[in-house]
Amino acid sequence: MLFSHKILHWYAQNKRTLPWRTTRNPYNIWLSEVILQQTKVAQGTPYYLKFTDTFPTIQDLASAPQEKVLKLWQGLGYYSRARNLHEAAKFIVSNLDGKFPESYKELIKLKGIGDYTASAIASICFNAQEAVVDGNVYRVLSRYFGVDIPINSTEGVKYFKKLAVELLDKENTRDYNQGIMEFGAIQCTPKNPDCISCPLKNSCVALEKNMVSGLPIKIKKTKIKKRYFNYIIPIIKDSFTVLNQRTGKGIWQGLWQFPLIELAKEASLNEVEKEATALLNINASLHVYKDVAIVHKLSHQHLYTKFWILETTQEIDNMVKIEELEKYPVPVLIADFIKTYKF
DNA sequence: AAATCGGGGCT
DNA sequence: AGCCCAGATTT
Repeated sequence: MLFSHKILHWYAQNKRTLPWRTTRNPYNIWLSEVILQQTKVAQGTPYYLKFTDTFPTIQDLASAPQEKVLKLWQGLGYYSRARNLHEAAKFIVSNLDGKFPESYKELIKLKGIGDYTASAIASICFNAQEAVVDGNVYRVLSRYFGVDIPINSTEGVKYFKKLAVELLDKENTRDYNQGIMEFGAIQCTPKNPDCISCPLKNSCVALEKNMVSGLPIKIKKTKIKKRYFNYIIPIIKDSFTVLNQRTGKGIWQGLWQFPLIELAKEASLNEVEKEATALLNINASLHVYKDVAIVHKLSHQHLYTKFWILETTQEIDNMVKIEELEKYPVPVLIADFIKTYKF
């Protein structure tokens, strides 16, 4: 049997019931695909439901303030996805008369839509003959064909895309694409795949050569940097605090946070007080919230973070009511503090 | 070609 | 501690 037919057959019997599998509306499929970029189904699903509930149409999303979009995205990470999603929605409504593009060529022009997402939307919504290559596809193909080219090398990206194009089912690309991804997620898993019960076990090169656990090959990532964050938590007249929006480059663009003092290493009370006095232009007397730094781990950085409480009656720029803290989109690190600390 | 961008779950 | 996740974009 053809590889694509084996996948289609497996998919018909094993596919999960998922909220975005009941529609071919490109707006809904687009939402699901962007939410699921580098994100597991279990983590993304509640966000898909929130977004489709809050913004049923692309017009609803386009007309929302960015603040509201980011707040709904809070906790999901990779916040450029939310900003690009919002920008693309506004573009489609304003410049394309609200009509969603239907071809790979047009889809990939939109912000936040790359090769994978353009192929996914074109095939799932319109059954276009476009091959998706996500993490699942890399794993399935590298194992089944015994390919040891690194999947994140230039050669690997090209090689696996070509292979995926050759393999795809031209009659039912829609289900084939979803099928090979689902197969990777359920059957051909990264760790401890169930090869004994696999429908492809008789023709899998990696299984034959006992290479399953060693594939796919991936070039190792760069090392993690340590950063030292000191957040100043002003408590002004028992009812106000201060938030600033992160702008420019780097992490958490567009999200809000307390006044931040970043230093080269963990600092003493005196040093942080000195910096806080300069930053906020008031005479700062601090006490630390927790003596041991909280380590917030991101993909490329570990943030060693301390929160310092500053009680004062003086007014400071960018004051916000403490009761309104919950309205602002904030990083998980800040959300966890707000939840834990009793203002 | 390499670095950057989050957060969570599993081993 | 390291790896992976329905990747895209910037440097």
